[in-house]
Amino acid sequence: MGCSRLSTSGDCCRHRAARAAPAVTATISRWFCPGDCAQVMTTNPKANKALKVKKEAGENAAALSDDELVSMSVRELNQHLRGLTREEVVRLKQRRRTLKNRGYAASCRIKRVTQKEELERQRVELQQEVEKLARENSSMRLELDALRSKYEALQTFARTVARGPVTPTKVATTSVITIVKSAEMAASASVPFSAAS
Amino acid sequence: MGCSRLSTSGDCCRHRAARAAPAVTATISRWFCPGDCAQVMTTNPKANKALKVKKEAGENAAALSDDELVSMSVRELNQHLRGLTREEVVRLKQRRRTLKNRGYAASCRIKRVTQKEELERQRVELQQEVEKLARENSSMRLELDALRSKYEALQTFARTVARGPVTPTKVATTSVITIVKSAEMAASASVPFSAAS
DNA sequence: ATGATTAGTTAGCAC
DNA sequence: GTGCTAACTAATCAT
Repeated sequence: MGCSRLSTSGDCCRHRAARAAPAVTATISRWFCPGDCAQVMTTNPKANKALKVKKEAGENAAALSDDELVSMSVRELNQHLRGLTREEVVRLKQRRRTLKNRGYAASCRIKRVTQKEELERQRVELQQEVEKLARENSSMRLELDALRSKYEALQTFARTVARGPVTPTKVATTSVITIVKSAEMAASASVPFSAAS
Repeated sequence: MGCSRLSTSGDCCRHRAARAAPAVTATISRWFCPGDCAQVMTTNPKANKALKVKKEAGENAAALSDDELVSMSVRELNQHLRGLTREEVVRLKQRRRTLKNRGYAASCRIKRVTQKEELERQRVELQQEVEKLARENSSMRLELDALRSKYEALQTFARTVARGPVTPTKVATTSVITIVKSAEMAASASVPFSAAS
């Protein structure tokens, strides 16, 4: 009905075998395997022989199914083409081309959907990564602020202590302070500051 | 050529007016304005009158252009439909429907492309955000480590000072030696501990 | 009726 | 020739 054609193409109009099912991939894979066509009928000498006999004896080639025609190799196709009218040959080749195109269109759509899903997946992944880094970031910022406060408090305390006991031995204290200046960056473990207790 | 049709539809086959140009939007917008059809011929009583006269005097409606037909309101369409064969009416309506569908398909494609571009844009944006946060993160980590070291050095010093003045001279010297030992790896930095000044 | 979406068809490009 | 894709048509669904 819908897709009547008058032009060069043959008789491969089947327009919508299963529309209700949204399971595109499953429906497609029955008659189109991207990257690996010609896997069913590629090697079946018996069938070819039988068809040959039929051709010689009767009218012409046994009407090839879409699946067979589309998955056939060029060599096999040529075998089936023997003894056919010029017009028949053209029509069959055109039908094959149309069927192939049907498959290409399907795989094109699948590819499109797949790429879109991939993009959405990456977006989710990146969003999660952003959240994770943001969390790390803010907790580190808190830690940094806290440590800065502690440091300043300790600094104040140290100044106080260092200045207070000045009376007993003045020179000794000064020496200690000088050495500490060059030891600012020293790395050491997690010893809590318990001097005040 | 390609799109010969035998079925119910009319004569609206123009298949590909400008294929070479990838400027889809521009090409489309000439005959399809999403969300705002019927903006050109919607109010033009003169044209309608002229057509009416023609219809009464001559054969039938002056062949409507695709643009006119697709952007016409239903009421205008009905006016153009007067005096036409049942079959002609059906054909014209079908042609209108087909033209509309052509527009819908076009806007559907545009939407698809737009959404994909949007996803890609978001991906780039998120990747940049991740990089920015990661940079902030690592610099903060460095800062934190540095501050921790400074803090611990100061802590050690403070302990020494706080304990040191208990026994004026002797213990103070011992403390100095201890500090130097833990400061072997130290790289002296900018912030001076200027308590002594 | 209108609009959106899907599958199939065709044209045309690239290899 | 093969594969891919844009544009188009028709079918179908939703409003």
